[in-house]
Parts: sequence; C-alpha cells; structure tokens
Amino acid sequence: MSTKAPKTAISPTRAENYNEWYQKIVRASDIAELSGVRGCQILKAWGYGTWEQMQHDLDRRFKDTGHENYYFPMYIPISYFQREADHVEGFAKEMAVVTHHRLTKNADGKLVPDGELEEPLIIRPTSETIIGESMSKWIQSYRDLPLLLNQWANVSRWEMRPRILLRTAEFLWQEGHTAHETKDDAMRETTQMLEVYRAFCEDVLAIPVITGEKIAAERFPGAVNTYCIEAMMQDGRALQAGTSHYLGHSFAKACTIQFQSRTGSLDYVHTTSWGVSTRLLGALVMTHGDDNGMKMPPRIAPYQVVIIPILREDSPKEEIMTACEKLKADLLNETLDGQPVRVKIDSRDIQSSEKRWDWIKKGAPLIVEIGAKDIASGKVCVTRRDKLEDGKRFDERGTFVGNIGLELATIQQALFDTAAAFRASRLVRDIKDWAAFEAYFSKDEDGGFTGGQGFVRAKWCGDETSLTKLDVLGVTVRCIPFDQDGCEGVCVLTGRPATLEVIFARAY
RNA sequence: CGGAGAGUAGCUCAGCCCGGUAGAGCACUGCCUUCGGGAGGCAGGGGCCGGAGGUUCGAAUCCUCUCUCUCCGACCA
Repeated sequence: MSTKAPKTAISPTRAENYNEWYQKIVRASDIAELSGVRGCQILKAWGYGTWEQMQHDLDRRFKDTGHENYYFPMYIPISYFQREADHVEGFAKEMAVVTHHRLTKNADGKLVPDGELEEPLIIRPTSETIIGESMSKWIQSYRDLPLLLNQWANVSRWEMRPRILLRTAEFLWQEGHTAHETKDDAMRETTQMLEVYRAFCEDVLAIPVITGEKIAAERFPGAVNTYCIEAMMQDGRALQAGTSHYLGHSFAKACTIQFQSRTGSLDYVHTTSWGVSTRLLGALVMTHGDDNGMKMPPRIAPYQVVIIPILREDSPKEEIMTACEKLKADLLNETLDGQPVRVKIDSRDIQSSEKRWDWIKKGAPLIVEIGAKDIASGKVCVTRRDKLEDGKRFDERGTFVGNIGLELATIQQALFDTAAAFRASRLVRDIKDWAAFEAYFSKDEDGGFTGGQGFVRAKWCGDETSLTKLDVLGVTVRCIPFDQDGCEGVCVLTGRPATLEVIFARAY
C-alpha cells in the first residue's frame, strides 16, 4: 500500500489551524518538544544550537558595550524578593517555592519532603533582588559606577497556560543588570540595550520589530519605564521579543544600593535591567516558518549548508564521501560576516530523500546534494530552503563555493524582506474611530491565518481607563512607538483629542 | 485557577457504550527489489492500555481520586 505523500510537510497548514501548525512545526523542525514535567520543554540539538548562535552573537554585543558576565544563585530568599512591593505584586502568583532540603521515605516507602527550611527560597523569576543585594555591597562610591553586568541563566515562572517556546515554567535567557550614577546614564543604557536587541532581531534573526515604550499597565513590576521590541507573527499577533527597563530607584531603595557622590552626598544608584529569552526561538518559528517547516535565517542557523551524499548501491561511495568532505573543507574557507561558513555533512544511513526533507523541515538555508553524476559534471545540486518552489538547481562547484557568502547574505535579506512585507501588509494606519477599530478586530478571516488580524497604529488619548473597551476584543496596547508623528488627531477609543500614537494588537 | 476535550506501540488513532487480559497505519529491525528522491515486497521487534485505589471470578472497558496535554477564559517582566 502506498500512501500518498502529503503536499506539505507540516499538517495542518497555517491557514487550516495556526495554533496546531505551530505546535507541529516546533516538533517537526526538531527545535523543541514538551517534557514530562508540567509546563517544561526540552530544547533539542537544532533548537539549542540556534540558541547558542544567539548567545554568541548577543554576548559579543554585550561585551562590546562594556558588560561582563556574572552568575548569581538560582535560589532567592523570600526576604530578598519581597523588598520591592511592585515586584512582589507582579510575580508572586507564579513562583516556584523551595520549602524543604531533603527527602525521606515514609511508612509506605514513598519519598516525601523532609527538613523544612527556616526561610523558604523561591526559584528566580528574574534576579533584580538577588543581584541588588550584591550590588549594595559592591558599590561604595561614584567611582564604582557604572556597574555593567549580565547573566546567562534559567528562570522559572509558574505559568498557568504553557505554550512551547513562548511561555514555559522554565526558560533560558540573559538578564542584564546595571547601576548608574545618574538618571541620564541609566536611560542611555536602557535605550542602548534596546537598540542592541533591535539590531540583533532585525539583522541576525531577520525579524522586523517595532521599538517603543510600554504603557504603565504593561510595565515590568518595579520599573519606572519599560521599553520593548514588538514583532508581528504570521497570525497577526504581537510578540514581545525583548525588553529593557529603567528601574529608577526602585531596587536601589529596596536593596539599599547607595554610593557616595562626587559632592559627598549619599545617593541611590539608578538601575536598569534588560533581557531576551529562548522565546526568540518561538518568534523565529512564527516569523519564518511555512507549511513545509522552518526557514532558519543564515546568520543564526546552526548549519548554513547541509551536504547530503547521494549514495546508491552502485555508487562509488568513497569517492562521493571524499567529494563531500572536500566541498565542506572548501566551504569552511569561505565566510559570512567574517565568520567561517557552518557546514554539516549528513552521513546518516537513511534514504537521501528522507534526509532532504529532514533538513527542509529544520530549515537549513542551503541543502547540497552530491552524487556520482555531480562529481562527473563538476557541479553541485542546490536547494534553497526559502525558495523551495524553485526546485533544485545545478551550479558549477567553484561558482557555488565562491558565491556562498553572498548567497547566504542574500537569503538572510530575503527572509527579512518577506517578513517586513508581511508586517507592512497587516500594519493598519487608517483606522480613526471606534467603529472602524471594532470592525477591524472583529472581522472574519480575510485570506490570512487565524487570530490576531494585525497591528493597528492609531491615536490614543493616554487615559488607561479607556482601555477597558479593548477587553472584549482581546486587544492591548503593545507599545508607544518611538517614531511618533506628533500630529494632532482623535483618540480611536474615546474620540478625544490626542497626539500619542500607539500600536494596538492581540498579543502572545 | 474556572469551563470543555483528550491520554491505548516512537507517532496518528481504533477498541470502551454492551467487562473475558490489545489492534491498524506510519515509524523501527532484518532480507530482497528499488532509489537524483519524502519508495515497494516479505518477515520481525515493540504496549502490563497515564498513575493509584475500588467494583468484579475477570477491567483498556464500570466507579473514585490523581497526573499530564490540548482548546476557551482569567492571569501573564
């Protein structure tokens, strides 16, 4: 019995059921899977490898801006955590709490917690308080400032409704924490790191983002200002891809981080924090995935070129493998952005067609097949993942190798352009009143995928009580974009005069 | 955390209503034939039916509790 091959590698397709497509593609691309532990995920080699690429790139950007890596404990005494009231308010409902320090067997032979801790520990949801504790000891004078540190770590937030890669009980991230002498210095840091994130997302992940500030209701608990980069997923929903906070004196006061100023006074430092997480993997999937799987932007792909030897019973196996090795070696001498091209030879003992689909689903940017015919002709058979519909092409071997850096850069740009065009097609600017607004977010499918519709950029009066109107639509204010037009207009929610432009959208 | 649905082979599921100790397709293993393409044939391996109790001579099937996942809602730096 022959089963008909599906038209698409991922089923259902995005149009059929976007949510299910998302879960399927995450699995099929071998990026991550759910674990047996409630709300927790396993990052697999292809997903973790992508995260490692992100880490390398971001870490360099952090170092270039003067930061150094530290590592702080995962356990935070409740007494530290509760020092900042807003912080407690924001996070208390999703804490994992450690109350015991050993296990013993009970009468039934079952292991039960024993040895209750005098003071329970929480597992960090973020580290402002425990880092603040150290900063208060390390900082004495203005000469100790600025203190610019970063930590790569796991954090835990007990989410009620987990969603793989986007919202899990444990995830990996980096959190930058800095302390400054003045508000201006801290604000510069906050905006500088947001810009680092923007550049990283757009240039490396090929995800176009909108930079802006969060409204009060969406701020980080304890922050004075929260800034963000917001990306649009293929269902039109917004995803916060990174945040940067100016924390003012909140944690300085909570943790008593003081310094003697140039004039001799004892002042509180101004702190900031900023972070991105493995959620970016989810953003990548929902930005670049299609119905055949993932498309990894070359700058972040663990392997940019995958070589598949085409081996038949009668093939000169050694000769083909040697040719593959030689091609790999030649490609390793080529570069993208000054970095050696990342190449993998897939020598698994399975059918070559299966390997090919495997890498299509994973989203390797370029798949090269080498068989006896190619060696004879001096050519290579190339599949460009972002142009699957073009099929295979046959390049002169030397041409392919010589152009590899250029081609990877071309693919990178093509992915960004596609994502930017998609966002542009769903970024609406001409909605001026509530009737049009409500109609936009209430309309049925218009040929796109389910859910979010898109972004509405419109005038808003700034009165947060007006936002209750949005509840029934499931829409929120994603950010106040930096590039305000400053023009006078009418608030789309209240009809009152307004100069503020905001992005309205459904969000993840 | 509230409402709904679902957990049976690695995956997708049938069997459950009408209890009699497990099946299909795909995947996997071996052999053969194929193969520039998500192959075909034959032969195999693999599950104590999410877990714990209970009812019964007997439970995947009935009852109770519990865990996990999915969807909707609340919540969500």
